[in-house]
Amino acid sequence: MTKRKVSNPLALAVLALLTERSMHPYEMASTLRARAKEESIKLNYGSLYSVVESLQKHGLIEAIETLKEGRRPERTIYGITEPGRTEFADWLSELISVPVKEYTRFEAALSLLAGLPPDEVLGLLQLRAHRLTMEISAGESALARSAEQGLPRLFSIEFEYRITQARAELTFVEALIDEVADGRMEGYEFWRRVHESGEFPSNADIFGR
Amino acid sequence: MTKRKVSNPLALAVLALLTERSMHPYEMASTLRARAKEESIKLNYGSLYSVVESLQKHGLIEAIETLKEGRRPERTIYGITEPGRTEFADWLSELISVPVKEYTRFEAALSLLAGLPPDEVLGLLQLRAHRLTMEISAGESALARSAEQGLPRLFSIEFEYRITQARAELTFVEALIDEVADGRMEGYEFWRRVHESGEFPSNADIFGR
DNA sequence: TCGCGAATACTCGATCTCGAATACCATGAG
DNA sequence: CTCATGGTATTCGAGATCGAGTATTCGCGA
Repeated sequence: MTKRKVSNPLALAVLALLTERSMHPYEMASTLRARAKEESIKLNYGSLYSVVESLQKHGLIEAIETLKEGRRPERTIYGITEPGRTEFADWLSELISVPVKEYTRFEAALSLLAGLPPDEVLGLLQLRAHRLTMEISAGESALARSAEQGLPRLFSIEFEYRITQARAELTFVEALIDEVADGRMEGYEFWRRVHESGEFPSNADIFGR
Repeated sequence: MTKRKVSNPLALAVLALLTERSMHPYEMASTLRARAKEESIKLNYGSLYSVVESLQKHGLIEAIETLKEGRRPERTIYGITEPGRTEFADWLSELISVPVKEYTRFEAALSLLAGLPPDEVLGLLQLRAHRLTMEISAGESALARSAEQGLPRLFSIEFEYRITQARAELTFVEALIDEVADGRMEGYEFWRRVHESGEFPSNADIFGR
C-alpha cells in the first residue's frame, strides 16, 4: 500500500464536510469550529487553503462555482468527487483500524529524563500531575455541558477518548512520582551520582549507554 | 514566554547527547539508535542535519573540529555551549511539567466517526483492538527483554509510558465496541438512518451539526 | 449617521520536514 | 582477486506547514 497523496488530517475533515454538502474553504473552517472539531484536528488557514488546492489537484474534490458578491474576495465553492468519496472512506477506515505510532512530546521528554537531576524531575512531574488533573476536570465539565445541550455522544466521543488518555497519563505520572520520591526507581543511584558529581562517567557503565 | 528558536524534539536529543560528549551528526544518529531512542523521538537524516545547523546558528552548539580521514566526506564534530546547556534544561523542564495538547490520528478519526456506517465502524474498531493487543504484548516483551539484559528502568521508562497509553486506548476501544455493537451508543439511530437513506438530512437536526 | 470592532475570505513567503539518492570504504565469501 | 553487502556520512530539493498580514463588509451603539 502506497502513501496517500494528501496526508494532512485536515484534508480528511474537508472530505467529510464535502460529503455533507458543497462549501467554500472559509465555511469549512467555521463549520469545523462550530462543531468543535478544531479541538481534535489542527486547523489553520494556511494549511486549509493549501490542502484544498492539493485535494483539487488530485481530483478528490472539484470547484463547483466561483461567486463574487459585491467587492468581497471571491469564494470558490468545492464539491466532493467520486474518487474523493472513496478516498475518504478508505482513509478513515485505515485511521480507525490500524494503530500508528505517534511521537508525543512527553514521550520524548521521558526518554531523556536522566538529563535532569532526580529532585528537579520530581518537582516537574508534580507540576504536570497538577495540571493534568485540572485539564481532566475541565474536559469533563465541557463534556457534561455539551451533553446537557443535547449533543449525542456519537459527536463528542473524541473528547471522551482524550479524557481517557489523560487519566491514564495521570496514573502513570503519579506512580512515577512515587518511585522517584522514595528512590525506588531502578537506576536512581547512578542518576543522582551523575548529577552530583557534575558530569558523566567517561564511558558509562550502564548497559546500552 | 516566546517560542523556542529550534522546536524539533530531535534538537532536544542532540543537546542531550552533546551534554555527555562532543560528537558528529552521524554518531548522534547511531547513538540514538543504539539506545532505542528513535522509538520515542522521530529521527531521520534530513531533519538531523538541518536541526544541527539550526542549533549552531543559534549558538546552542558549536563546531569543535572538522576531520577529514582519507577521501571520506568530512565529519564535523559539535560540542554544546553554555546557552545550549541552559536551553536543554529549560526545554526539557517545560516538556515534563506542562502537558500539551497533541493531535493524534485516532482522535481525528473518532471526531469523524459518523462518516462511516456503524456496522463498518464496528469491524474496524475490532481490528484496531486486535492490533493494539498485539502491540501491547510486543511492547511488554521488548521491555522484559531489555530488563533481563540489565538496562535500568530509568532508561526505558518511555516504553512503559507508551504501553500504559496503549492499554488505556484498548480499554476505551473495547467499551466503544460494546456500545456500537448493541446500539446503545447515543445517536445510533440517526447514524444508521443517515447511511441507510444514502444521504444527509438537508439541514441536520442534531444539535451543533 | 458615524465610527469601530467583529466577521469574512484569503494570501504569502519563510521555515521545516522528509527520505531518497549519492558516494565512499571495509569486509569477507566464492 | 573481485564482487556484493553493509556501514559511514551527508546532500538536496520538493513539498508541507505555519500564522501573521491584508482587505473588505457588516452590525450596532452613541
